[in-house]
Amino acid sequence: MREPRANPPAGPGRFKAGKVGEMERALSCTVRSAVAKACREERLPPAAAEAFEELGPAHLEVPRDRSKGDFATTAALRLAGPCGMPPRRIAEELEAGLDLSGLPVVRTEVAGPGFLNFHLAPGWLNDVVADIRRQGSAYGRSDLGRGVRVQVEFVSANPTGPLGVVNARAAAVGDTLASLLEATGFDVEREYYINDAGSQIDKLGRSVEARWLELQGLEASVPEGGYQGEYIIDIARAYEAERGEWARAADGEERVRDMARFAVERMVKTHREQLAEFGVEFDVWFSQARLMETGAVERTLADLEARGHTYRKDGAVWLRTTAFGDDKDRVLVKSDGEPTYVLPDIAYHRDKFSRGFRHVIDLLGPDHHGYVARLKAAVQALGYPEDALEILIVQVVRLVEGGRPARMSKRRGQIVPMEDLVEKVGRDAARFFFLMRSQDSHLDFDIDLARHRTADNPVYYVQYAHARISSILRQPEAAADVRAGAGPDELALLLEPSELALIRKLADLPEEVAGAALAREPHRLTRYAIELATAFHKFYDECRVLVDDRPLRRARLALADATRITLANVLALCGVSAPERM
RNA sequence: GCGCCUAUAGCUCAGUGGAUAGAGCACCGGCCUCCGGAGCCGGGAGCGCAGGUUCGAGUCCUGCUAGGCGCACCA
Repeated sequence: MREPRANPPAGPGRFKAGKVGEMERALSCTVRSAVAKACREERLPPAAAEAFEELGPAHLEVPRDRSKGDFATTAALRLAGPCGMPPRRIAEELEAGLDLSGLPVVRTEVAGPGFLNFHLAPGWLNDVVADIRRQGSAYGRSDLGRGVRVQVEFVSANPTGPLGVVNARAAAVGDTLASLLEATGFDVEREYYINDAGSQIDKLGRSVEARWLELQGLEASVPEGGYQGEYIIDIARAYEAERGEWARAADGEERVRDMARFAVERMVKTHREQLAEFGVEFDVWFSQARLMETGAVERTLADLEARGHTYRKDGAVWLRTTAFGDDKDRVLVKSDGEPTYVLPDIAYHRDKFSRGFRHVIDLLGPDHHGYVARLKAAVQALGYPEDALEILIVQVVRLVEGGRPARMSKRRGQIVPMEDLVEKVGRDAARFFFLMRSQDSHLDFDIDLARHRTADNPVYYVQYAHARISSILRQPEAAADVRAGAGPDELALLLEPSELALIRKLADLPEEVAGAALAREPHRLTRYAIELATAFHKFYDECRVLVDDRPLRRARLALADATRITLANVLALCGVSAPERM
């Protein structure tokens, strides 16, 4: 038996998840038989069967223009080369040999350069409405991940200052990516790495000390490269209240260490609270300082040396990262005997894999992309496969307000605090907007739009659809029929174009979830949510739900309810609320 | 100088090698005897440039141009 892959392929080469995927599988089988048959009957050369096998499921697709059919195969186009025949000829041969028994196919046709299109009976998907209502909050999940353990590490902001908007973006993206992977059947842990060791922490301690001395009325200034923000003064004040007496009697260096420890604790606590407020909870908060206490750095260095990937030059210890694709070798231990920042990070990743994760995903900020090659090289030097570590870059956020880039805080320091943004636009809008763009592209965050409580704001547009459905389901005359549900005969009554389009959209959820998870593209979810809401609004506009005709009313109520469930599930993955009233 | 990312509609962005390249915003014009009008319908224009691979390229490869970011025995 083949081992489940830690990161199955995202693109063609696999069947889709859900009901649509089942139909793809069935049609693919049919096409395959048709190829085999044509070969047996020598209407196609033997090479065709072989070439077809290499294609895998990729030959089946859903035409962009649905009027062309519900599915299409490009097999004939792809076999044209190997067969040495015109594609349309091949398509005709395949069509002639199709065995469609047991399939809801009403028509096939050869079209364009050699597509073979399948038109299905209009109601072929209607029973997903009942499926969705049965599955409830589980609808959309699949088991492609087979329980493989995956870690997603994200945010991991330095505990030396407040969280910025990029951290907020990373929080939204990382959390939703983790949720997507869970929904696709992976065993996921969310981890936050606390950089609570090293020279930055020392600087933090010295910055607090300077402010604290100033509070005593003494002459002092924040050291070169120290932290200037006003929050340092807040920390110094809090420190004075709790530890002031001790500090005045303490030795200078010991005091700096104590202040650093105090500041880190306080900072991390604030970060944790803000993230929780934002709907993001981590399974593990991993301390660099504690890792280093265990001797992990030394063991990692010894491991790398034992594996023969290090050498000495100019009094320093180097790691031969160029052997694994980096553009230059990296220093692990400086000539003064101190480790560089890389070594603890390598030790950290070694620790991750030693905890049993088959696949590790890091979300890094835009300033770290130069760092990807060396980290991936180091992981390989430790003997792990090249794709065991996956690094995604979360790009910068530019806030736009009043049509121009905004500066939201008068606080000193460059970053705009996450707090201010969330306070301004709300958690739902912030999370949704962060998910509207691919994480590796720069994001213009339109604050005015995010605050609109109207349809031009996508998050309200989607939430409104949910509230509107909830309102219908609340109607007194609906109650009994919502409970009764709709059987196959009733669901078969759903044949209006807007009903069929809505059902088709509902049926796409499992594949949207799996696709977004495997491609690491959480932004697809928001797009899907908007499309689903659009399909619903269109249905609502064209079809009255609470009609007198009882069977039809039951069917439409079931459809509305299935839409409500699907919207709620998508929004849950996004970390956005699904209100019943607005 | 080297490396990474980006280049699609006026703006912000989607677009898994397939048929006539999509959405939102902005702009203009329609639709409320009815389940929430926070809704629906209609209206324009576009793949930076030049080659290449392919039956087929916005998508893959090379070069160029223009933006963004990164290049330490700093973290």
